[in-house]
Amino acid sequence: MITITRLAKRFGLSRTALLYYDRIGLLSPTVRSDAGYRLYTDADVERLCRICSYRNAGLSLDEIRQLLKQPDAPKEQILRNRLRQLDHEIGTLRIQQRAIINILQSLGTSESVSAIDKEAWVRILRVSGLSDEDMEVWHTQFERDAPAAHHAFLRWLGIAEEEILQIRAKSNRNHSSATKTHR
Amino acid sequence: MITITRLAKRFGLSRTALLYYDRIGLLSPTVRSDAGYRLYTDADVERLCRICSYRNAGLSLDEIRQLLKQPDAPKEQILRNRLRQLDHEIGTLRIQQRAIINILQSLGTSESVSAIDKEAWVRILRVSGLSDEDMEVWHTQFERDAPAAHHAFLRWLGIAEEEILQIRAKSNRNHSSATKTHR
DNA sequence: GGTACTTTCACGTCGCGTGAGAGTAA
DNA sequence: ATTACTCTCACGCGACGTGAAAGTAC
Repeated sequence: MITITRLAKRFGLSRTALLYYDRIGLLSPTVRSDAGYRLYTDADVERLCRICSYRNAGLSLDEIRQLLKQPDAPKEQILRNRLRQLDHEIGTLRIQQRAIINILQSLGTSESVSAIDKEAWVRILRVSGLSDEDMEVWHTQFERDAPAAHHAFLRWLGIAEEEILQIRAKSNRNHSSATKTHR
Repeated sequence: MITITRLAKRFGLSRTALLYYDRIGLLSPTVRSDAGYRLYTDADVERLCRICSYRNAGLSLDEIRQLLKQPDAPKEQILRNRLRQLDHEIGTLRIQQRAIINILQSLGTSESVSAIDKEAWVRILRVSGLSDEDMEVWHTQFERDAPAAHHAFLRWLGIAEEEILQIRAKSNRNHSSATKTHR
């Protein structure tokens, strides 16, 4: 049995957020005091716990409600959807970064912008001691271990979608031929 | 002289967006027809052009208004602010990705999730032929060439903020000592 | 006369924040 | 009596979308 502000503080939320969760029926305290004060039980606290973990994943309150309603049916589906959505959002923000950098450069800016692109990245790897062939190995390994992350990383470097697909296709060819020769 | 829907289509916007821009005084057509139809002149079109380029950078309509009002005073400031803000937003989304992956894994998911973390990254670099020392060089060079990107990348790997700062501090020490010995 | 435009107005979205006015707990 | 809580209700944000009711262009 805990009052609203205390609960909010415990979870690093605001009181009004909890009021809102009650209003939309996401988390309504099971008990009210005589004066009408919200009193959250242990079960409510636990529910909030799960709500927070989903909020940390950036899910909407509506999606969270669905996840808590169902026993465990399409959880994975929803989470994977959000994962793809996040990939897309990050890509959008990266594009925005490039847009700003373009504007700044066309503005003839004084200081350098220090955003990394393909050339800068290759230079860093080369200084670290990688040859062109090593970099192919790097791509191949990256593609094998974490294809989605590989894609996201290349997009992060500002490489066009088309070229990304080419690079990944090549990495996959390297990989399959490598496994073939091993057999 | 172009009507609203035509202009919207030309720029890939919605008619209501342009109505909204008029309402908030961001882009008001200079001419109205006898019947009160909005008629956008060439100057209006050009203004919309700049608005779009700033929108592509993810700036708020309020910031865009400021950028268009001033001759060219604090443009760079605003753009650099947005750049830092974007870094932060991307970091937040990456954290959300990690959160989802954690949930999926605790859920005992079937297929692998293929998100990259510190260990996976180190493994890839090692397979490509980098020693521990080479990786230090890599950090140092990354920090020198693109400190902000270095930070963003480490966050992308899901490394805690504290450790990131340690790594970067070390890289900076390496860098300064390297330049010292060169003199 | 049909239909494809246009106008203004008001209300909905999402996740809360911000008061206002009134009651309650320690 | 003071102070620190609590309640409900209503309105605000940002960037539009979605009708509704009425007028206009072709």
